[in-house]
Amino acid sequence: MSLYHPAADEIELPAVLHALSDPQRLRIVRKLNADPEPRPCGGFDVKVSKSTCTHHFRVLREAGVIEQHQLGTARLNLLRRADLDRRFPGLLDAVLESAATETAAAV
Amino acid sequence: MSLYHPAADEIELPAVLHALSDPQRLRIVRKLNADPEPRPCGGFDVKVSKSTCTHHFRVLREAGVIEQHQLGTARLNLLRRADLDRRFPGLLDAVLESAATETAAAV
DNA sequence: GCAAATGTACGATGATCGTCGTATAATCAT
DNA sequence: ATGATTATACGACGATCATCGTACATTTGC
Repeated sequence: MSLYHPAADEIELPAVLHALSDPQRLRIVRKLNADPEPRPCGGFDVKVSKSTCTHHFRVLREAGVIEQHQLGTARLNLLRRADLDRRFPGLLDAVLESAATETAAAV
Repeated sequence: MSLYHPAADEIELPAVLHALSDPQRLRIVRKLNADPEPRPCGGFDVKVSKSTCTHHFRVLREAGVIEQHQLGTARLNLLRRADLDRRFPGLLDAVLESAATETAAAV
């Protein structure tokens, strides 16, 4: 089972925005950005079931936001920052900073 | 019938990203940005029915992306640039530039 | 007053979404 | 081998979405 990843040039803006428009997925991406080491799916404080988690990681991967690599039973997740920055310069940072200020304002 | 608009501080990131994740709505926002004059709903080259158009404008308005003001039978649409820039600095521009490069790449 | 123009309201429809539970596969440690 | 760990697959559920057509409301112009 090989994991589908869109090529860098195939990443589409609506798909990326949709992937980032879910709070759970946004939380995942923020964590992945704050701590850029490859991280298994379990290493996120997401408050949904495992199945739902799998779903969210797939949405992020198929949109081109993250990369997933199998390592034993674990699946390591990695932000595709370089690809995203090349394709949509400034977008990821703008979203991440927006998420940070929103959290700050809410707390 | 008064039109609901979220206050600037109530604009939420997931709602904005979701609003911008639809190609039709993204086209509307791009037009509104390129030509910042208030513009009735009919003044957009969107390829969907009138009812669908009404729906998209409502999604954009309720997310806080646009402002709508009734003027006779027409409803004037306006980008809430100042509010968006204050709440989520750089986000709107990043999305708009991403949309522009994506279009350029596709053509 | 009447017709045209602008846009909404109200369903309806098929698609997608986010969520879950259970069952299953694959690896690792003992 | 056994058991624990990690994560998927599959099917299901209710909710939301994008779309449409038809009917209606309001204003504008003659």
